[in-house]
Amino acid sequence: MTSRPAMPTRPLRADARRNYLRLLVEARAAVSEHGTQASLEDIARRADVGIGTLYRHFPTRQALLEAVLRDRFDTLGARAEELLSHPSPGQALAAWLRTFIVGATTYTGLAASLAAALHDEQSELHASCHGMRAAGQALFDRAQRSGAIRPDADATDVFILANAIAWAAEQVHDRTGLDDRLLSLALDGLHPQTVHTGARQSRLRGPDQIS
Amino acid sequence: MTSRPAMPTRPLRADARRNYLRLLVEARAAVSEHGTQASLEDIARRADVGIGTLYRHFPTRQALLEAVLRDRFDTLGARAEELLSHPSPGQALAAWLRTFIVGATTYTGLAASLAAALHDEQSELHASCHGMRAAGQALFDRAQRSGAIRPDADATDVFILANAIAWAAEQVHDRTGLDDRLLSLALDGLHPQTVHTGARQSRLRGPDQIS
DNA sequence: ACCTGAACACCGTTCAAGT
DNA sequence: ACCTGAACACCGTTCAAGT
Repeated sequence: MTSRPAMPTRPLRADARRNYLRLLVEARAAVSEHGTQASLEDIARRADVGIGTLYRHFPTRQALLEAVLRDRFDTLGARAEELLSHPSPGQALAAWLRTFIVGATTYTGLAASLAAALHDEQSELHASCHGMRAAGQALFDRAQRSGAIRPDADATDVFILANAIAWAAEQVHDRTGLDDRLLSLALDGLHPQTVHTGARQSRLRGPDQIS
Repeated sequence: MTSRPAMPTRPLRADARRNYLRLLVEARAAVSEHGTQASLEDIARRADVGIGTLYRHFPTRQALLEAVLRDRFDTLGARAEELLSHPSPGQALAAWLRTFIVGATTYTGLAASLAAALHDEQSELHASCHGMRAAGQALFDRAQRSGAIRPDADATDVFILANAIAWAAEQVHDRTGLDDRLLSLALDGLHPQTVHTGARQSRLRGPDQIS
């Protein structure tokens, strides 16, 4: 997982390159201040650049977000690879999920943008977070093989649930430690216990026939 | 939990009353078609009413949503009260949470609107779903007293997690049964097991000291 | 090749005029 | 008392003109 530089693929004219970097700097500031729905016009204005220039470099909001988040995804992917050598596969996965959730909570709307990207395969964000997801999946698989995670659990489900937890934590402002508590619930649900599968079936199927 | 009629508190002039009901009908249609972000202008147009009339009756989008969702909240509250007499407290809670999640998935954006309402105490939605939440809390408390839910779990956390699961299921279109699987994870996490608390502590605390 | 910003489109919200 | 819809504000997006 080599960290890609936050630069476009092709060489640029000097002024274009300068504008690109300015836009990226201001986009980071605006997104961290106003979330992923930050005003594009505002970003262009703060970068001392016409709005058309912003669109030239970043045709969609997703493209701009991708550039802003690229480092973060790479870091998370690298972290997952590091954790592959951690002695406890279960602890390693839990630690990574926690890091993921904390990261997804830093920007307002990030969890929603991630969910949208996961769903839209054409999105730049989708491609960009693929490496991170693959690394997380490897971590999950190892934990599952080691017996720390129950065999019927699915990595993508867990990824989605972690993102949902980040979303929930973002919405409710005053409940400190909410993400930790919710992640605990999710992790405990992932722990293999014969009683779980049994309980789950009876709890879900049984009561539907009541009313 | 008596079902309140979908009508304003004070008597209205005949034309006002007719407009109110028309708006409500079209709001239901628009919300079920386009989600909670449905265009207000479109709703007014379809109700053959000026946009100002919509604002007169429903000063905010939340107020309109509240009127649309009132029945649903009341039904969910009543269902929770029914389930209080179900022989298995744990199964009863699981069934109710499942019903809640299915309901929260029917409209695009409903989970997000609920989360926003939960956070904003001034919102009309906040007041409106209070009865439902109270009934759910009673169901939760009974399950916890019976030992089906571990003692350190919090009802509001579970409510928030269920809503987050509904949100996640709404985002990802093609994963059928996602909400069921995620709810299973959450429910299994709620099951009391000494190994859980221990595992949770070590999983969350341990790996943070790695890097 | 790239930049600029006026112009267009769209939507939410308010309020003066009308019945 | 209530309704109407023009007017205002705001923002995203495009594109003809300019360098």
